[in-house]
Amino acid sequence: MGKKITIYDLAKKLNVSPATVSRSLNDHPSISKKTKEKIIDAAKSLGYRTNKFAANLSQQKSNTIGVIVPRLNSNFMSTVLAGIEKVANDVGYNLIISQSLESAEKEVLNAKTLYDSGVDALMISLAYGTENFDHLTTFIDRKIPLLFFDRVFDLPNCPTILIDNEAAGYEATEHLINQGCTNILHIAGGLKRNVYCQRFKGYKRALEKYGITFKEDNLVEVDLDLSRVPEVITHIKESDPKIDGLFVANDTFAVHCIKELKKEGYNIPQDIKVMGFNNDPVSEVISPNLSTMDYPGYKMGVLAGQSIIGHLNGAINLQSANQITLRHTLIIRESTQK
Amino acid sequence: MGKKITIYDLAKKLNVSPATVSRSLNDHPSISKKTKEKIIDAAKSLGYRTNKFAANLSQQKSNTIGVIVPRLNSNFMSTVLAGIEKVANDVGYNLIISQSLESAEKEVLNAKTLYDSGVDALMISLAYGTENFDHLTTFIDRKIPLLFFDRVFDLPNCPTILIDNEAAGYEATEHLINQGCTNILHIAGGLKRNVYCQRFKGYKRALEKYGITFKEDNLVEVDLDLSRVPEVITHIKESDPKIDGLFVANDTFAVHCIKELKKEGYNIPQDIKVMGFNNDPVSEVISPNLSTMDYPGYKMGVLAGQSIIGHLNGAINLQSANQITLRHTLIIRESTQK
DNA sequence: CTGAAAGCGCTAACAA
DNA sequence: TTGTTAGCGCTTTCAG
Repeated sequence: MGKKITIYDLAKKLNVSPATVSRSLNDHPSISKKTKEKIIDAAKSLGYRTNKFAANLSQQKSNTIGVIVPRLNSNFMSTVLAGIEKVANDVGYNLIISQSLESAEKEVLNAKTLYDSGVDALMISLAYGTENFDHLTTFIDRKIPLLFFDRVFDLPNCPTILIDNEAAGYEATEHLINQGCTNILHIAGGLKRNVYCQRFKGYKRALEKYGITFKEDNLVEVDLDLSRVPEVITHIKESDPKIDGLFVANDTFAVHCIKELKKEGYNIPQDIKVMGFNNDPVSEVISPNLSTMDYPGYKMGVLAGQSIIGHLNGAINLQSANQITLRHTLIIRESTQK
Repeated sequence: MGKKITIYDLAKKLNVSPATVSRSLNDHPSISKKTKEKIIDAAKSLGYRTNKFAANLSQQKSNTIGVIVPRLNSNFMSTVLAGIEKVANDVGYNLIISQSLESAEKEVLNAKTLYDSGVDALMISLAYGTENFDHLTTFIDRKIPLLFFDRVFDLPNCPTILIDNEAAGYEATEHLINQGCTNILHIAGGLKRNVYCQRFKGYKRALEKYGITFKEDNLVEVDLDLSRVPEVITHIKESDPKIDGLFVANDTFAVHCIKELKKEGYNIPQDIKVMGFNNDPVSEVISPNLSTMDYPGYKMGVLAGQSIIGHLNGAINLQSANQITLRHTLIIRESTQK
């Protein structure tokens, strides 16, 4: 069933030119309603499908947006992606998604591939280790819109979309302090990335504000892989004076810290109060429920998608919407109760 | 910075024909090592990047694989996708990912778009409601490899990759019975889909095997959206005789049932033993830890990817590997302990 | 081993 | 309103 049928076939069959067919199919205004209908009907009944390769080649655009994320299988990222996919799909854009797996090298490769694939725009959330941005400036040089979300970097004319991680870090820490914590350990992800670096800054600012001196020992920078939980636990057990508050840069890691701490005989929140970050579903499942910072992933995806698509359509003025900051919300649950 | 440079530019610069350039770049055997090197060097230094649109048009293939999943933001699916992405990326294939959001209509649209995008192959996990498969037979008709994973359907010559849901359902139920349950409620997803239908069949077979008669009342078919938890709880509270075992078709839903049941004063596992399905991370976080069925998502993705890519390369004989069944593993935790 | 030239299917500038 | 035609950049057959 089904040879591939082209606009030439249609043209021949209907005794019109290929151009007329093309124009009709693209709803070009200068074609009479009559012929347009005739052609569209014929196209439908013959099962015509436009060949995107040819259209892309001719137009030099692909209706495709590239996305690079650190990993697909995290609740936050897949939620963001769901948002992006939703808006992209609604307006007829395809998404090519690839993951850097937190490797700067793979990120470079991914970017190259997407560039070669002719994506009309690129959205990226950076890997832990990325320090060089040549793989991204390529896009800028070629005027391909580039947008950062969540794990961002300031590159000229590139919109970013994120939350105010510094403020959120501050609020989280302040909350712990208000609950009576005086010796708060902060578990951060890679400090090269804004999200972790800013949360840490917020943490420090809160300490200062409340007259608590920051100790280097109270900062642990890990890659937040769960295999690193034990060393954190050890760190806590060996801390002197005792740690009485824990501010972890993501919920998954926080939850597993709680599990281990409980095994070690700690009472949460009596002995140690714990704050997470992300409002991941697990935060509501752990007992005690984890206090956390709500982080609107889906919305972030939707806005990122709208922003880039708006830009592609020339609708949004890039300058004017160069940074979107989403609202975060402190969510107080059992794990930090006095 | 950077005009787009083509093989013609290279050809001119080096006084060879475009054909020679093309062949060199593709490492065609019939080109002398010398000229090949010369050309490749020049290409590199001039920053040549092949235009995929043109290559695709000329070759009628895209090096792109389409994927349709019910939703991106589920732990299981994003894990599968991570596996697919890994292998696809390793061999230079791009992934275009779209989500049906459990809607048969959107699935049809997605399939059309992917078809039009010229994907070389399609991998799909079906939406709840899909009953008609015309949108997929299109692919088969055009000899575009089609592979089902997890939520599969038997279409001629389409490989499927899944676990033995019937056996897994049986084992889960048998375990509950062995733990003393005699009145087990089964919460199933849409029974149109093999995964839920087969688990249910396994459940029934286990009951029969142990001489327990199945009651229609003990089957609840829901879409497993968490908003449906309350009605399940109500169902449990109103059941007579009392429900003493709960077999839920996925962990997320199971976990939230446990949370609610605890609120209602039930002791888990004393009053009701609960089995989940998936081995989702939350299953280890809930207290009591949830017994579940391990379900190798990442591996499923990897194998699915390898299978389809092997097929695209003509390496794997499709007939011979028409169905891959992965091993599942019963994981016994606290929620079902006697 | 290399070149000439004909597509691949669609778009768009220019003509009519 | 419609047609002609020249690309878009790469691949590939056929000649040399």
